[in-house]
Amino acid sequence: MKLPQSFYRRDDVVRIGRELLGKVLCTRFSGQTTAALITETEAYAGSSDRASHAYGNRRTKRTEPLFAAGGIAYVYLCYGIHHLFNVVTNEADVPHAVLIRAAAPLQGIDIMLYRRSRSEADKALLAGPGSTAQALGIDTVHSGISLSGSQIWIEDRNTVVKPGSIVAGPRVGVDYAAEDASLPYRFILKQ
DNA sequence: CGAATGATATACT
DNA sequence: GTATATCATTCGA
Repeated sequence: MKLPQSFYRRDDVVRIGRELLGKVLCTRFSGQTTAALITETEAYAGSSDRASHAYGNRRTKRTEPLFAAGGIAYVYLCYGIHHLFNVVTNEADVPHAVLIRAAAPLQGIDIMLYRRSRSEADKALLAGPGSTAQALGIDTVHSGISLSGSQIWIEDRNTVVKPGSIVAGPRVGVDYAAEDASLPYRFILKQ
């Protein structure tokens, strides 16, 4: 079943990040459907988080979706090459989000292989946030769209996530964020 | 290990 | 309006 808006609009972005592990991220563009099991996430706690684009409630045209009510996508281009997909959480004017860092292919694998220009479904297919977004066909044009619509959504397929299979750790790639970089806001699903 | 690559924010004229 | 620094990364040596 598709996750309801109430899932995203809760006040605890770290908890939502943890609970997204084992959920299924689905996209459907131009009649092509792909789905992947979320295996790694990171929470970005908005105004109090130096690593967030919205640190100190910095509101710009790019970060605008972060300030909308939860349950929409926030996509942005990093390093000029990679699209990063985030799930916006919490109520309006609270810029919390969860970055999807990695996933495991479930459906539409041939489509993902084509998008990633790869011939085999190896580990690199959905390893890392840029690769994950590319495999699912997510682009900056999808920033701000609803996760309750028919293009991008997240399903709960009742995948069993054992309590011991979730590992929390410091985030990566955000060293510039000083002490906030070491917060345990990263969650990994052990395989 | 290091280059690639472009939108975005910020600081200028 | 134009310029420049910066980046929530990846891939190929």
